[in-house]
Amino acid sequence: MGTAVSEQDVGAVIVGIRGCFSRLRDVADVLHRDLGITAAMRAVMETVYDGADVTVPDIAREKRVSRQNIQVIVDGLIAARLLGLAENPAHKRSPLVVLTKRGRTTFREMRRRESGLLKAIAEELSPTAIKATSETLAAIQRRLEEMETETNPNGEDE
Amino acid sequence: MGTAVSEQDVGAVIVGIRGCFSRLRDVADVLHRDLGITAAMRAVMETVYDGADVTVPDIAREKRVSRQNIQVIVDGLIAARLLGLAENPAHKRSPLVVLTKRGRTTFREMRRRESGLLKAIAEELSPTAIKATSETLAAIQRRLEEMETETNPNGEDE
DNA sequence: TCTAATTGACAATTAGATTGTCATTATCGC
DNA sequence: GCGATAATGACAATCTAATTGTCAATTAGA
Repeated sequence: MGTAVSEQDVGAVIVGIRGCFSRLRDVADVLHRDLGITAAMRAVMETVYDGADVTVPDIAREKRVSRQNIQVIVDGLIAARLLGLAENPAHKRSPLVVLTKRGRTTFREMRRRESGLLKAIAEELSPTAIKATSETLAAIQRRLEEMETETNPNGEDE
Repeated sequence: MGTAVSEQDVGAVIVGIRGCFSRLRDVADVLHRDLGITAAMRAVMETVYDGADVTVPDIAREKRVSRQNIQVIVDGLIAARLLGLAENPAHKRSPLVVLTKRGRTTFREMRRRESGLLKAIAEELSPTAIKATSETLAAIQRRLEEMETETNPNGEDE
């Protein structure tokens, strides 16, 4: 009948997601080790680099983690002179998090290295397969998000 | 030009992997919350359930984490009466880790719940896309593993 | 305006994982 | 079979990433 996708096939995708994630974590770790940047730091820097006018709570909301967690990471990055704070015209108490010159340079270097990694992965893969994969993953993610909101419509804590 | 896969397309796959992984973690967490099983516990139970005659160091090697880490998790699962130890004919000091009756029941219940989740995800996805995705993810994982061994051929610590 | 939500600062705790050490036990080369 | 080497269990300390909780200050909204 219409939806003839077996549960096992989806299971194989889940296994693939988990496996890729863990390998990706390991490879990225090695890739940036000499820069002294952890995955958590990189994720925060990415949000600041790509976003505009973000505060600590903004980053936390975007990544759906506690603002206290992000605060600690941001504090560390400020101590490392990779991030700085700028006055927030929209909020006196909550400064904007910005990349320092050094932070921007470092982040671009990370992106440059990752780009090499991506090119290496892309070799021997067909564009069609890559396209199908990213679309399917997006669909799965959407589905999982729906399930989460079905369970907990307001995203409230209990 | 044979390999016309853009770096950006691969980037979208990476983003999808990360996003799915994190959502999957959250959903699975809710799914098994009442059983008191964490992701780490579940992973160990899975290795014991699927594998045969495994010891603590075996599990650690399979999952590529330290044996001390697995030891702590196994200790917890033994305390929860989900795992037990059996004499190892092949090694007097290193007992086999086995599921208790209760552990088997619990793990099957987890699989049963996950099966519902997989079915829900499979709806509205074409079998072709699912198949292509699991194959592509497997290829990406293989590629990442090659990169790791290229960097560190013997898997040695430094 | 007055109340409710947000924020920063600080503290304590947790899960999951690491590294290091030491004595004991296996394994393998000779 | 013996002796060096590797693997194992047990215990400890440490680390990262994240959580929850609290409190005062500030901001936003009805």
